[in-house]
Amino acid sequence: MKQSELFAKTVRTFPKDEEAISAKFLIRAGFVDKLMAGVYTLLPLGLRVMKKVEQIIREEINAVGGQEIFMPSFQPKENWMKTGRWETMTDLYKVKDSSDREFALGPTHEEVVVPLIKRFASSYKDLPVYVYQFQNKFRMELRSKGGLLRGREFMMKDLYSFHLTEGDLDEYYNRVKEAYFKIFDRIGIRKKTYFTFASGGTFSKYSHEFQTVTPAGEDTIYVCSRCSLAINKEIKNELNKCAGCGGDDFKEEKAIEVGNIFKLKDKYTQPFDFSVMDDDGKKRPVMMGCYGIGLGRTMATVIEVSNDERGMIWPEEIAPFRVHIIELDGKSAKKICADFEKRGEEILYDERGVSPGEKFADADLIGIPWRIVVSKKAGSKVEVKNRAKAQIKLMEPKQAMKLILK
RNA sequence: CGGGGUGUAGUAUACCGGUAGUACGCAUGCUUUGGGAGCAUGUAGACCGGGUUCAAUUCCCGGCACCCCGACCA
Repeated sequence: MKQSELFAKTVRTFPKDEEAISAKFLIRAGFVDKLMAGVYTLLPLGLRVMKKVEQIIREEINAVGGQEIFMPSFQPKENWMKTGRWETMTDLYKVKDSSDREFALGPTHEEVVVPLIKRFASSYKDLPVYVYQFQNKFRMELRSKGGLLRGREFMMKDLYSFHLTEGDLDEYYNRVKEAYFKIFDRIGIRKKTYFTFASGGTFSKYSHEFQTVTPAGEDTIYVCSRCSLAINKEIKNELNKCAGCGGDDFKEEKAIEVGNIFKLKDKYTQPFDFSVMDDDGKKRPVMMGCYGIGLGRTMATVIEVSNDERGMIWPEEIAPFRVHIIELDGKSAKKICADFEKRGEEILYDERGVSPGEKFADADLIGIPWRIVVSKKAGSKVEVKNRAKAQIKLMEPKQAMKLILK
């Protein structure tokens, strides 16, 4: 991709209406555009990152048997009346049509997925079922903040599982937990992400959150020094000991909740009278779990934990491009770009007629992991630099390709 | 939802009760090219409604938007 043709440009100044470093860089670098508080357009660079995050999640959820579907955002009021959440969920967006009929804009999809699965599952033979989707959620946050960290419309992966027994739910729950760690590992935040015991809110007594430690976090967690699990504030007040190992020595940290998993059991299957016939001819209530990851929030979290004063530093798996090729002093880098593309690598090619300083500054801001500079000064060689490291290495183009493509 | 703050060009900002200035951007031309180049010319602005006043971008009231603290939060 030629950088001169890339839609959206970098800007020099930080936006005045953003506080979070992730939002500042995303806007300056032209990854996102703010439409209103908590609502953002994804521009080409931002969308590329989002799609890569999405694909990693898709692969790992598929690996635990998830089947991808796509449910509507626009939902009937009756379903929300059945679960009682039409009245109790304060951040539910309610919309009216011209004849005053009311609808919900989905903040989550239990009210859609439970009747859906019920239609197709009537016997124990039809369970378990695991379905998931990537979907924009709507939540009436009275105070959106932190850019993509807390939006009113945001992309989420939500997985729902349905089981005959609680034991089966427990087992699957653990498989999803492991899948989540693989996801956060590939996205590059595993080391700073803690499995955290939390209260279940309106869902269940307890739930588990995946909390990534960063000063930008809104949540406070307590990391157990003995077992490296964590508990959140409510659990600390309640138990004052580690819910994993019983230890009582904690380190307090600020963290962002990038994912969460719940054992809903029959909380939402029961209102829809969703039960199945077991092999003994008796009806059993269906056990349910739900599992979420906020994609925009995860993307912003990566920046919060990986940046410097010049800009973002993307991990290779989710960088908008892995390679940024910059040509200087009128020496064309077309050949090396073509060589990379032949090998299936997408590159961002900076062939703009602007000063070297501007190119370097933009490259640092955008944060693509590998930078190759083609110039007269380097002669037949090229300069290779990794965004996260300081040193620049001079090498033959072939060596550079070997190093980067691995 | 409670409390506070701010609304001036595409962006960041300045001044002002009497027709708005700077920087960056953008456009054009020339010169430049290893860490956001230089010169010249040009482009573009007071959130909305009401009030006070001879006169309001400026003061007052209301609305709206955005930001911050708290509450809330799958």
